[in-house]
Amino acid sequence: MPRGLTKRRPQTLARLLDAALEAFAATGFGGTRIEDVCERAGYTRGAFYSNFTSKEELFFALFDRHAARVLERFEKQADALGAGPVTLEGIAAALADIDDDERTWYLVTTEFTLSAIRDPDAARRLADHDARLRAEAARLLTGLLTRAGLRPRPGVDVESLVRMLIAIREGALAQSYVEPEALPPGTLERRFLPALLGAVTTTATDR
Amino acid sequence: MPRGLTKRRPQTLARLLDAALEAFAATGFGGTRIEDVCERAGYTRGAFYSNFTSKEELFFALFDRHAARVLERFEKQADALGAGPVTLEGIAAALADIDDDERTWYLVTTEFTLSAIRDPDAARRLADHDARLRAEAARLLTGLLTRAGLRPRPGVDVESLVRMLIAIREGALAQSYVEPEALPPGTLERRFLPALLGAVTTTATDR
DNA sequence: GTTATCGGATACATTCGCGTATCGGATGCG
DNA sequence: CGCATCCGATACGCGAATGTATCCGATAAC
Repeated sequence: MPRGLTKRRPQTLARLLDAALEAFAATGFGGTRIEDVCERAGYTRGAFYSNFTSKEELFFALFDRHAARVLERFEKQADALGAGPVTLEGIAAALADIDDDERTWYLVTTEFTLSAIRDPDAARRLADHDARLRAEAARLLTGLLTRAGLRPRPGVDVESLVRMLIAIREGALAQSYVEPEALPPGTLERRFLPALLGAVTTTATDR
Repeated sequence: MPRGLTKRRPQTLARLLDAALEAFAATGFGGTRIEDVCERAGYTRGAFYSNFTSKEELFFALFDRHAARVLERFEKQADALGAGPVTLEGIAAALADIDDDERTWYLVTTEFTLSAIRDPDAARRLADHDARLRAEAARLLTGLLTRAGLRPRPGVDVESLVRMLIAIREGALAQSYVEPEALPPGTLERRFLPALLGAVTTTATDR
């Protein structure tokens, strides 16, 4: 057993990642220097290079931590919907409920998506995370639908539907963040998701 | 009237923009050096600096040209749909028909969108272009719907619907380009747009 | 208490990319 | 036919950000 290898200051790494999240969101990957990150975290570049080897590695680590957080956050929200009656409008409202710091995350994950389209390594990471997220979302959605007395129409698989909902969310967020006053986040979801969900489901009793 | 100011070699500018499009798509804005663009175009950096003052200006110019092209391309496609009977599946198929070089454009415009979220100047440009595009799309869509014997349900304005369709397209493209084999471009549109469009329209004769 | 090890700070060298300044050549004009 | 003008090429200087190499202090093992 190695001696000093008990993890000693994991908080440094966390603070660097927090700082990186803010910095990347503010000025993008290419626009932020390593020193910017260190300044925000209250460290020097020496601290950075003893935790990471390059900016790319930082980016990957940031995405990994972020992905994990998104998942657990999502599971919590899923539990929060655990009680009470469910309607299509209720589901749409839940999907339209967009947290304020979603913007920060959007900026980083979108940039990561771009890098994933170019780099197979990043693509694998992103695809893995997305798959897990979709699985969780599918589980939650089917549960909500059944509690609403509904089930997917024949020919509609929930996985694809979840993909669709994610696409809508991402695309709508893009527009909302470019024109926040013209299209507050969640507007499109509230307006169209009840109709969409209603169109792809039937009452569970139907055959 | 100025003497030598008749535009002499506009092709240089065009070639630089073409090269910039490829370069930005390949390695992103931050990842491409001005020299990369010049190499692709077959010029030296001197040529660049006699046409642009900075990489940002190049980026803006590229977006402007691209936006103009998108608009005219879109109008052509609109005309191409000018004849024959129209169904919801037909509209969905048209929306699901995604050109191969859409990928290149997606990469550049998405990065421009990110910069627009951060920079009000870029946001204005993007918002202007998007507004014109939406207006054109709304015109086309209402035309198609009426020819299909349909009209928007009361409470559904076409502008918002167009926003929704754009959101779907962008979000779906993101997923498709990250996992091209798992989700070929257009899949989600083909699967869900008929249902969505059907849910937000009624037959024109209804009241 | 001594020692080894690791995390973080400091200082340095280097590379890389940008912008400018100057030069040559071709084209339009008188 | 000579001249002016503009575009693109070449050469240069500069600043910035990176990565490394070294040093210091603190903590844990013995």
